[in-house]
Amino acid sequence: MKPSIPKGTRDFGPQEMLRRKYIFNTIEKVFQKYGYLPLETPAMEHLETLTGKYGEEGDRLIFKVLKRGAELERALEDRSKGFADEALRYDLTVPFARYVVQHQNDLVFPFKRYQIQPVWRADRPQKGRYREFYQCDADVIGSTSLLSEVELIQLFDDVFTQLGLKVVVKINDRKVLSGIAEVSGQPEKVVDIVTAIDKLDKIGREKVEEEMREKGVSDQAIQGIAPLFELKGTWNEQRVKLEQWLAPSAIAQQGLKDLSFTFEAVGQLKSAVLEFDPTLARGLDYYTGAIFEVKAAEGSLQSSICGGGRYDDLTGVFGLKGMSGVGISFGADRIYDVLLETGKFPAELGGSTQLLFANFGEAEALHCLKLLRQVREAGIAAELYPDATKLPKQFTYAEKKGIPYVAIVGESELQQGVVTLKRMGANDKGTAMPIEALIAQLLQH
RNA sequence: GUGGUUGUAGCUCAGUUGGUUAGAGCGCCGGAUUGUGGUUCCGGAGGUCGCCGGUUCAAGCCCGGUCUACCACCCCA
Repeated sequence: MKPSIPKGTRDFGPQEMLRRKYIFNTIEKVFQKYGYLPLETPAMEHLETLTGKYGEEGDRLIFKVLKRGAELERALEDRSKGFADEALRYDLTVPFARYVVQHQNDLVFPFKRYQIQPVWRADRPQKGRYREFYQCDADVIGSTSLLSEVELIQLFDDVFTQLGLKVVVKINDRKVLSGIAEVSGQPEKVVDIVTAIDKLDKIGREKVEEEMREKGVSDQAIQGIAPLFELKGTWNEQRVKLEQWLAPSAIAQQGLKDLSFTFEAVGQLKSAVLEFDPTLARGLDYYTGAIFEVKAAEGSLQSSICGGGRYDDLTGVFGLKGMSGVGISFGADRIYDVLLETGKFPAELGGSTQLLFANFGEAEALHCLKLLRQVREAGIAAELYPDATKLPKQFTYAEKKGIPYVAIVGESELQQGVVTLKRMGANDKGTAMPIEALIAQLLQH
């Protein structure tokens, strides 16, 4: 049979893994620096834990796991209860909420956790869109303070500064969006109105209005939303107009106040530009306050590389009320694509061998084994070529693996108790020296 | 989930209106060079033309299905 892997999944080769680990390590270090603690949850959750949390569209994309054995036989006879009982996790936020409720008595609130694990979606794959991909989440739950929003924005900035990537952090507040629906006269149509205006920059004003009409939003309400399309400029400029327009809505005023606080408190950022975007909506049903989205300001990838937002009652469905939380999620796979395209990965990523001992035969190899130990104890990544093949082949091996130094220990070196050190790429035959000198030289790099 | 494009050597791609034994470049392996790779020269291996079926005297080429990657919706990291 022909070897292959499921649609939308990928293997990650050594070169790719070094780069992926660089991203994960960078993000993880920043998470820890901001006081978040690690958490892992199972790949599978009960199906009912996940269904109904991501909206109608989201439910369709959940990867369901078939019942097994006798359970499956029963399900085939009585179809009323469905064929699946478990499901692969769709994101890290809902499993986190489940965890918080389940372990509420053991946790210290506000609880700050980070989680770096794969998630699965039964989506149709495209570029930058996979069925299995990694999310790197940080959430704080058990506090309504806007300081958390501020901290998370600064965390975005910190990570992308370390990765050397310029980004735009877009922010909006669901309360403002609710206010817009309220003022338009059809508050019950929030979701339809919001998902339509989310597409504004993509399809334009006319199509947005058309979509709202199709969803049953009245012409009068659509007219009421018109001021939204006129908004432009900085946050402070837009705020003034929004305050006037949305004056009748108490909830919108609260949203605007929260945004003002956040903008003010965030202060100067290094790599990110914080931008208010009144058309930013995001699909997930559970967001209630601030919502975030990050896009790369460099490269050609137009889709978002991070998302996030505040959810007031995610734990409610699991039986724990009044637990507000806010979180963000880094899309590692998309960040990878952007860094690769823009050439932002460091040229040398640790983990690869620094020194290769060429193999000249059994006696020499056994001697090299001792030298290897010394070199490794000094903290230098080194290896011995396993076969006594001819030198050109061993050199080619070093070149392909990107090993910068080759140690040559043949008959004459063995007798003199030295090692010939050759730098790859250098146009010479190398220099003979004692092993101690070799170690000292390599440690300088 | 809807509609569309694609698939030929490890990689990038040629392949005429359907016509004998499917090609090139790069890479790989061997030799020139048994202690010095990256240059050069010489030689070699490697293909069920994505898979299954159909039309035809004859299919890499036409038709149907299927899988994959990709594109547009939908949605999203």
